Amino acid sequence: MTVVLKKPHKSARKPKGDGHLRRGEILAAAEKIFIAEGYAGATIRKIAYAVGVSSTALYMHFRDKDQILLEISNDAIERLLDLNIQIAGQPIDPLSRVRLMLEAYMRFALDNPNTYQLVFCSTGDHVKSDKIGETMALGDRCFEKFSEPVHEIAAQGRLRSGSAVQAAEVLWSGCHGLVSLLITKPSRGWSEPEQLMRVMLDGLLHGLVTD
Amino acid sequence: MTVVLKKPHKSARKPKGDGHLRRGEILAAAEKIFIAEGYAGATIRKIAYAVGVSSTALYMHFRDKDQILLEISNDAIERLLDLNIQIAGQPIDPLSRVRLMLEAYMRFALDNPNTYQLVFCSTGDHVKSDKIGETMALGDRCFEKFSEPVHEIAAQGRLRSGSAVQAAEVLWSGCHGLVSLLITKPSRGWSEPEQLMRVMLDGLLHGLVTD
DNA sequence: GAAGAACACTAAACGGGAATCACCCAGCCG
DNA sequence: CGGCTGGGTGATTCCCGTTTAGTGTTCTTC
Repeated sequence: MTVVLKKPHKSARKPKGDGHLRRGEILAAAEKIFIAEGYAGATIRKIAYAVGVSSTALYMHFRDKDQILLEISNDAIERLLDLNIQIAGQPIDPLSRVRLMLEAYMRFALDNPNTYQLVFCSTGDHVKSDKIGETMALGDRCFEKFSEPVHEIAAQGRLRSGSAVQAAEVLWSGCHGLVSLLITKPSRGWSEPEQLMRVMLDGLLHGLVTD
Repeated sequence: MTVVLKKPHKSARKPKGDGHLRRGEILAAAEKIFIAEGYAGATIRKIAYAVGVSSTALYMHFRDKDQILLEISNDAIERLLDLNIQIAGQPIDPLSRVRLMLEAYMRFALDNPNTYQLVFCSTGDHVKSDKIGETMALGDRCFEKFSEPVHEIAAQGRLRSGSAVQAAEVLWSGCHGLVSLLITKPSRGWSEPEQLMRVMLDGLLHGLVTD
């Protein structure tokens, strides 16, 4: 879990108009540490040390710690949204689109566990930065994109139980439950993740949607 | 979220053999604060203040903060296990037992959101206390109890896809996903929890189990 | 080329978390 | 009476995120 701290050298002061370049360096360093050590492990001081700058310097570019990590997370969520948009544009039946989106969602979670936890597994009430609003909005847009094919299915009268909104919420939360447990309890003896994903999708989709 | 701090008076020193009574007082105070304010809100200092004792005194009875909160959580999980055992003993078909257990599980989560988060939504790698092992063991026993009727269903050849273990894991994680999102994202505009629970159960059970 | 403002950046400190340490004091037992 | 021991504490340590007050460099303007 703990990664070696690199770059103990002091980073050269930026020329006068180039302070904004620091911002990118901070984000890059923070992302590495955040991915490797998670929210609690990604300390302000540790990030600053990796950049080669005092911890105070970070506050010239970000209001607080959460703004840094949420900015990183937002980038990731945007990639997820792009995936959803791309799938939404495919000329296939809505059920297949739903399945593809949920698969992409779960793979995204397993590929970005710390981002996923920060965004989808925390209450977010400890966050002072208003960046959280942006994150939530992105998450909502993902859910909206995902809801579209579910509504199409509902319009075809193929929903076994519940409304379209309820079905979308259940599909989403079911997949969320699987990946969140796989992420937070990795030591538990799980079956193969790929197979669990398949069983979850087969189960939910067959259970909620008629052929 | 924040609760008024009571009992600012200093608690009388316990007579010589009665130090163990303190332990109960600490647990009671800690439980109140933990239920009201969650893990981060249940500070050692705050608990000690509520008991009317110095924060150091807590370390006479508990190794660390986690031991206190996990002891509280363990009591709750034991109640959940009892529920499962009671349902397991009912003379009804396994499918009904599965449904009853999952319903009880989700209601438990919604009734004990902070305990649920601590036990089922956190990685637990920040926990030094070995109490976490006890908690995990209790959780495992809950899962084992829940797995029994699923195996019965599998033995009847009524599983649509996946093994009995996989089906149990998917059923559990699906329900976990629903309640964990309801708990951690209460501000999102959810459908009625009761209906979502029904749709989740209908969907998963119909999708995984044949009649 | 000197003055001065603007900017990048820092040292030191604050307050609040968990946890530890050295100690204190009351009561009981011999 | 004297000492032991169990209940309890104040001060301290080490982190954390964050703030304050300031330093030193560089660019611009006279």
